[in-house]
Amino acid sequence: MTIKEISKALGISISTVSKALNDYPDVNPKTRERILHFAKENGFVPNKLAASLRTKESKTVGLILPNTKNDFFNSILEGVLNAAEKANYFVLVLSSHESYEEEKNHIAKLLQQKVDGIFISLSEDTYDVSHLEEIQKSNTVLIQFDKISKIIDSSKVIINDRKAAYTATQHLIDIGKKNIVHLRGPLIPQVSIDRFLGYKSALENNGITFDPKLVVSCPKGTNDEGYHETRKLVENGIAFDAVFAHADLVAIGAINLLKEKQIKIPEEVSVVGFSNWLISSETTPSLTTVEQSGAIIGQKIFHHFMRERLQKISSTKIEHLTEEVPTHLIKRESTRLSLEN
Amino acid sequence: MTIKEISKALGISISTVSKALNDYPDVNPKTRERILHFAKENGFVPNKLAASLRTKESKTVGLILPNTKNDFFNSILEGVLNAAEKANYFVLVLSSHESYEEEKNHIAKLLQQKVDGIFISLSEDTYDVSHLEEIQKSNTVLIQFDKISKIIDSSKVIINDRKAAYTATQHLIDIGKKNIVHLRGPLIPQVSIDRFLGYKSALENNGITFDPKLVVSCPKGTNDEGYHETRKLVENGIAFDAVFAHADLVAIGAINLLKEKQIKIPEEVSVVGFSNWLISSETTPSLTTVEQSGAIIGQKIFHHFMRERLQKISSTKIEHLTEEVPTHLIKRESTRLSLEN
DNA sequence: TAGTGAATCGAAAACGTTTTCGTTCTTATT
DNA sequence: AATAAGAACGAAAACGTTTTCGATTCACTA
Repeated sequence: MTIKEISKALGISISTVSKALNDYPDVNPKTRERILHFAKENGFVPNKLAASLRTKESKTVGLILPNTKNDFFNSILEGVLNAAEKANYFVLVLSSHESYEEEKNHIAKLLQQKVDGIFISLSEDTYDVSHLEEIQKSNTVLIQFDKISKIIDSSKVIINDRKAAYTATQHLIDIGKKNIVHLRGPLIPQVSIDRFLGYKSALENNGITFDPKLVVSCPKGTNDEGYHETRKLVENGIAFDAVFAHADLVAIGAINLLKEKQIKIPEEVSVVGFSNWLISSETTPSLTTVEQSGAIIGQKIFHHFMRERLQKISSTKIEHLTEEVPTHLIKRESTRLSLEN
Repeated sequence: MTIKEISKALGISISTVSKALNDYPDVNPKTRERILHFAKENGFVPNKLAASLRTKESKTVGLILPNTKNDFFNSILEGVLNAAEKANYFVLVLSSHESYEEEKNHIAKLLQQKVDGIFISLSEDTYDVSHLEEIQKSNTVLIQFDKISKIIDSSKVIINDRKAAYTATQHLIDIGKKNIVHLRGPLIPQVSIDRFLGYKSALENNGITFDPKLVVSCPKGTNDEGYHETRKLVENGIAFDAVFAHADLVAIGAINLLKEKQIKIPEEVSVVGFSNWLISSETTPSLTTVEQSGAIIGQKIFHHFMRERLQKISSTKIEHLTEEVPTHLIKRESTRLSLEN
């Protein structure tokens, strides 16, 4: 059942049928009714692929996540999905599995699929960004989020990792901690650098000298990593009274080790994580952490896509904006010293 | 840059260009090379929408999840994504937000988009399944998973909720528990009924009389619900020595209440959850729970889609199979009585 | 009565492919 | 030299829409 068949069955031209179905003004209410009725009666379902081909608008966007086993990215997904649904857009979801090759591949495929926009957070081992340029050359709107490339001029929605890390570290200092370990992320990505820098400058601004021995890398961001790296510190006799981890899971690993070693949390060692995963409110002790609202980020991503898209079709100048979504520290038991109630 | 332009630029017919690009045998290696080279040189990107229109294959599937803040569904998503990627398929992800209306709407949209398959787990308030019949009428393959409709004859991938619940309850009985509370899910969906039935028949097979007062409903499956319902039981003086919850979050809510009331877990009351969310290994005490491997389920879903699809294009009889993915009980501290080491 | 304008309609081109089937060209065989 | 067979190519239809622009109708005004 196509528009053509409706046309034939009703003895009305194809054009008029199409117009009736699409609320064009120049069709007589009576014939419109006839067409709509017939269409419904016969279960006509319009072929949006054909429409997309003609209009050059697929009403589809692609979302590339570095990985999917991650509460943060999942809540971003949720935010994007909700916004897209309201705007009547489809979203193709892809995971790069933190691989540059897959990421490149996904983008190529999405461009062939003629999506109207691509939203991406870069994979951990992305060293080159020519594939992002490819997106822009092809007249597709590109929105970067979370792990972004500063080199590429596109709209971006990010959090201020440096500020968030600063606040987290400051909180530890405020409750009297001085030897603060930082379990940092991988060396390359900006988010992980920024979190480190925030940590460092909080120390400096409080007159605490930065000690490189207190920062160790947990590139995979797992439970186990946090556990083992903390163990090394303890067993090597490195003295510390707080841990600031770049991820909740890592923080939880640290907590597990501390509990095993009978080190009191938060009295002897306080711990703060990053991301506010669901899990972090349920550990014992519950974990102080940085909330980065993924759902809001997702929503903003889609919002900026729509903004650029409208600018594009009205062919006004398109603005690339960078939006910083605020984070805030959620204080829980892992930093709640009894003296401060 | 289209196939047509390549054709013109090289003085070769459109057909031959298309054939060269698609590895047809009847094109001279030399001209093929010329075409491929020119295409690459000029950054030609094929329009898959046009191809889909022509071939009636979109190489896209739709995945409808009841909600997205759920580790189980997220791991199913992951499984589907991985399988689809390998097979060179796109996946459109949608959330019904547990709403029948949205679910119906999504399906209608997906059919317009001419997806090759739709994978769905029914929403909580889906009371009618004519929209699923619509899918099958339109020659699109339908795979149901998790919350399924038995009425609809399609391939299904599920877990045996009844058996899983039976095993979980049996475990509680095995460690000496007799008054086992069941925090059950909503009344309608089959999964929640099955879990209840598994619980009930485990009791009966062990000569424990079923007590309706011990089963209370936690339809939302949240933390808070588990907490409050357990509190009501305790404060109403209902005696029980174990809790079997239909979801990890609910179990954790119960644990929180028990800890607050200074009731010893697992000695006085043992607890088991359902789903093995990430969180359940990190609570104190860690939670015994039923593992249902979402990633495998997702993979199976896609596998059955491909199977049916191949049967469809080779026009052999298409078989609707139901695959049961095995679950297993993960025993953790919340049921680990010291006497059994 | 002629002319004007609005309302309604339709022809046809276009979007970018795939694929059938017939044509041409080579080469080998007799 | 005639023919057959196979290799390489191309014309054209088709997939299902949207949209422009001209044609037709009709009521109404001057």
